[in-house]
Amino acid sequence: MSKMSQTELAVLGALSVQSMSGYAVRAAITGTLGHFWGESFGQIYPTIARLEGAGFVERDVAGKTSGSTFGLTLAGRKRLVELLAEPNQSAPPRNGTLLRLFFGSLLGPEVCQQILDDARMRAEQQLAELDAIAHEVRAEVRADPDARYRLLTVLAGQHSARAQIAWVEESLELLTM
Amino acid sequence: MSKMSQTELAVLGALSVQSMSGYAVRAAITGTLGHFWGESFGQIYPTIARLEGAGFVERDVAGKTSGSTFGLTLAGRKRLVELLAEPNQSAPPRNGTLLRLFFGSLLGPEVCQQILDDARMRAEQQLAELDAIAHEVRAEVRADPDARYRLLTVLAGQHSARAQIAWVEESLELLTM
DNA sequence: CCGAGCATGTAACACGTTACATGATTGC
DNA sequence: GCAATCATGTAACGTGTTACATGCTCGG
Repeated sequence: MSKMSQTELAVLGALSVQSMSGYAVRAAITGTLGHFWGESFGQIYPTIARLEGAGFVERDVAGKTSGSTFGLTLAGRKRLVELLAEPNQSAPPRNGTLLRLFFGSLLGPEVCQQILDDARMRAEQQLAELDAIAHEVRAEVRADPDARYRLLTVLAGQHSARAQIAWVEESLELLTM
Repeated sequence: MSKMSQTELAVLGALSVQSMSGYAVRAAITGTLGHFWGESFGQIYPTIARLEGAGFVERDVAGKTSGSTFGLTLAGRKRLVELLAEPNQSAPPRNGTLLRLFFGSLLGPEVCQQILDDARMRAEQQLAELDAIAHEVRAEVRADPDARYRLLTVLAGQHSARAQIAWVEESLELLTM
C-alpha cells in the first residue's frame, strides 16, 4: 500500500461514520483523529476526487444551493475494509527533540534542560486533554460497545504522554547528577 | 526552519563526530540514530553537496584513490549549533495502527487483537535491543560524561516501548471484556 | 578474476503543506 | 450589508523514497 492510500483510508473512514462535505472531512480528521493523524485540504480534495472517479465515493448535490455531500458507495465500504486489513507500514521515525539531545554536548546542559522542560509541558498539556476525552468516551462505551475502539486510541495517547513525562524526569536527574 | 534543514542537521551532526564519506554518514545515521531518525541516500548526497556549496562542509580528496572524506568547516560547526538551538517543529503525527484500530468495529475483535499483538511484539523486540544498547552506553558514560546525551535518546526509546507494551495489555483486556 | 561491499550520484516519482483564488451562506 | 465561516479547488514548492547507473577496491 502506498502512503497515498493511507490518506484514502482516513477519508473513507471519516465518510463511513456519516456522509459529509470535504470541508467537514477535514474538520472530522483534525478534530477526532487529531491526536494521531493529520491531513491538509491540499490532500483531501484530490483524494475525494480520486475516490469518486474510482466509484468508492458518491457526490450528492441534491437540492443544496452550495456545496455537496459525499458518501460511501458499497464498493467504497468494501474498499475501506480492504485498506483497514492491510498491514500498517510505518514511516521511518523522525524525532527532532531526540536528534537535538543526541548532540546535546554541543548545546550545554542548560539548553538541554530547557528542551526537556518544553517536552514535558507539551506532554502534560496533551495528557490533560486526553484525560478529558477519555472520560467522555468511557461514558459512551457504556451505551455503545463499539465505542471501545475509539477508547483504545485515547488510551494509546495517554500511555505515550505519561511515558514522555517519566522520561523527562529521569533525564533531568541524569543531567543534573 | 524548513524541514530540509532537519536533514542538514542530521548530516552536520554526523560529521561533527568525525569526518567521513557520504556512504559512512548514511551508515552512521541508520546505525546510531536509527531508533529515532532516518535518511536515504537520495537525501544525503544532495544535502552534502548543498552544505559544501554553502561552505559548511569541506571535501578532502587527498591521496585517496577513490571516494572522498567530508568534514565540517568552522562555519559548519557554527551552523550546526545554530540549527540545534532552533526549536523543533514536529510534523503532524500519523499513526497507522491507531487509525486502523479507530475503525476497529469494521474489522472485528479478532483482527484488532492481532494488530495489538503485532504491536506488542515489535515493541518487545525494540525494547530488547534498546536494553542492550543502554547497557553499553551506561558503561561509556562512566568514562565520558558527554555520553549522557546519547543515553537520553536510548532512555526515550525504552520508555516509549514500555508504554506501548502496557497499552497493548490494557487494550486487550478492554476488548475481551 | 570475481563477487561483496564501498562510494557517488541522478532521475522519476510520490507525498504533503502552504498559499492563493473564488464564491456561497449565515448570523449580527 | 458585512464579517465570519463554510466550501471547493489549484498551483507552487519543498521534501523524501526508490530505482537506476556507474565505478572502485579488496579479500578469497
